[in-house]
Amino acid sequence: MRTRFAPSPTGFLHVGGLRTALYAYLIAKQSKGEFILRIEDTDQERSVLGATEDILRTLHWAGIAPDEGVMLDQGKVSSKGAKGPYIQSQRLEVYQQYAKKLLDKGSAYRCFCSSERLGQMREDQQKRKEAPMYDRLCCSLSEEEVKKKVEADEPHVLRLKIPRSEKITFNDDIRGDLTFMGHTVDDQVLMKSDGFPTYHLAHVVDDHLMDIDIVIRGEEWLSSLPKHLLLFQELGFKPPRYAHVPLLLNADKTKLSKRQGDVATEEYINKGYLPEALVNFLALLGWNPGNKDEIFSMEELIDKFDIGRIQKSGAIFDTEKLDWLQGQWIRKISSQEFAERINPIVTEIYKEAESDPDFESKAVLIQDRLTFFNEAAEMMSFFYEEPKVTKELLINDKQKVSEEMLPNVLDALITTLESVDDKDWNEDGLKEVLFALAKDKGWKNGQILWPLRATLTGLPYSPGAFEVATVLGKEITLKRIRAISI
RNA sequence: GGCCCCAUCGUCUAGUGGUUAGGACGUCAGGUUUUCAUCCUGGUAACGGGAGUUCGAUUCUCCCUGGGGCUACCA
Repeated sequence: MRTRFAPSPTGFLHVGGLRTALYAYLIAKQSKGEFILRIEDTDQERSVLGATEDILRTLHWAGIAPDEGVMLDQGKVSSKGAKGPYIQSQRLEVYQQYAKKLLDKGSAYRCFCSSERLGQMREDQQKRKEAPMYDRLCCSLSEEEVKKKVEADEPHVLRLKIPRSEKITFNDDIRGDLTFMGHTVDDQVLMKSDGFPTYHLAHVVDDHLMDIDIVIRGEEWLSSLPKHLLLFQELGFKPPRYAHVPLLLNADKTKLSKRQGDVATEEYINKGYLPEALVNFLALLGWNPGNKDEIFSMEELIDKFDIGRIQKSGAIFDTEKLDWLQGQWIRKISSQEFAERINPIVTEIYKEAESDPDFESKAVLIQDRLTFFNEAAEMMSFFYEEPKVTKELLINDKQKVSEEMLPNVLDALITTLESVDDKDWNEDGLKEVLFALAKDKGWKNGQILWPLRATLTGLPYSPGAFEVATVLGKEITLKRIRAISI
């Protein structure tokens, strides 16, 4: 199966676009086919320099690599494949050729109407509560008149002549049978006066020439489908299969947009989301495997994805579950890899972390408690700087740690910990002596463990006292307890 | 306004004529012999409305309502 993703280089990759690309990629990979990337830059005004690189880079981040078409080669935009060029602005003569064919066989006609007239016409139609549609004024131009205008170089566009009496039916892979009446479809512009094709012509020509089997695109294209179908018919092409995926929505159920949250994939990358988490999340927004499974790697998605299980209705882009998935994926990372990944982040603030031989054992303590890598430095602060311990932190009502008892507890901790052999300085060994201490003194475990943990970390929340003391070692542990003066 | 699409917990969803309407996220409660996080257990919470078909509708049909998309020489 050959599928494609065809973004316009007008800015960053929208998360909805990423999802569409993902679905197309999964279908191609699943069938051992090709995933093609094409750039649709037929709107010169909206094209943004560098946007193609950004989109490609983001796709790469997500683990989606095109097999054919436009791709990144050592950071530079290049392309590969026998059906190129894959950038529409480089295919102008191809579109012109097919446009001429349509014109010659009468499926399209030239329109010389000015945008002013068109605007006025639509306004009038609106007033009359009619559907704004081209009134076919230029259809009644005689061949002679058209010829004269063309020779005079009058700017004009090419419009598709929709057979008004035709009933267009089609089967969408997601939506099932669809029917449109010809008279409700406007005579779409195919070629603009600047010589560029519109999306409609370019889509049909390219997807045919590039042998695309199934077009996966957003639902916003559904109402343009009859135009495309007609175009395939008039051009004598076999139409591809179509799958119009539901839209991603804002919390108020409108089409997902800026203003109401982050829609650029880069925002999520910058926030620190793992590609695995975002891909997993996006895959599940509008698709499900039909069982209870929720965690999917790209490979598993390729294996399990099923176009028949794509949802028909739009899905609100609610990132609560994304955060949960992020946590799931963070915890799946091996402790070694986790340490390697957060080391540069921690090193930025605590230089000594870079060459710390115990870094991994420290990192392990926070792996289960963070959601984003950039939280690491703060969470590991007490390993690299002396904690600032306040009396308020040490005293804890819930743990029944009172100001009065604190000196006794700290003294007892010092005496007890001093007596621990180096070989017993580990979690189990410490547990044994400290629980015994509590029992001996008639204290609750929390009454000695809370002050100990707070003393060592200076934080209200942190890894546990035993873990921290073990990693810190006897010397530093005792030093920190002794430093407390109440 | 016109055309098209859609409709199950707050959110993502399972369900295809007979179910105590299931799961996940969130949230709430409890537990994991110290905190937070993790993890575990439990609770909370939904078929938009009306006809019809049927012995029986969340499920099929129609209407309504609601929501959305499109309605450019943008994609």
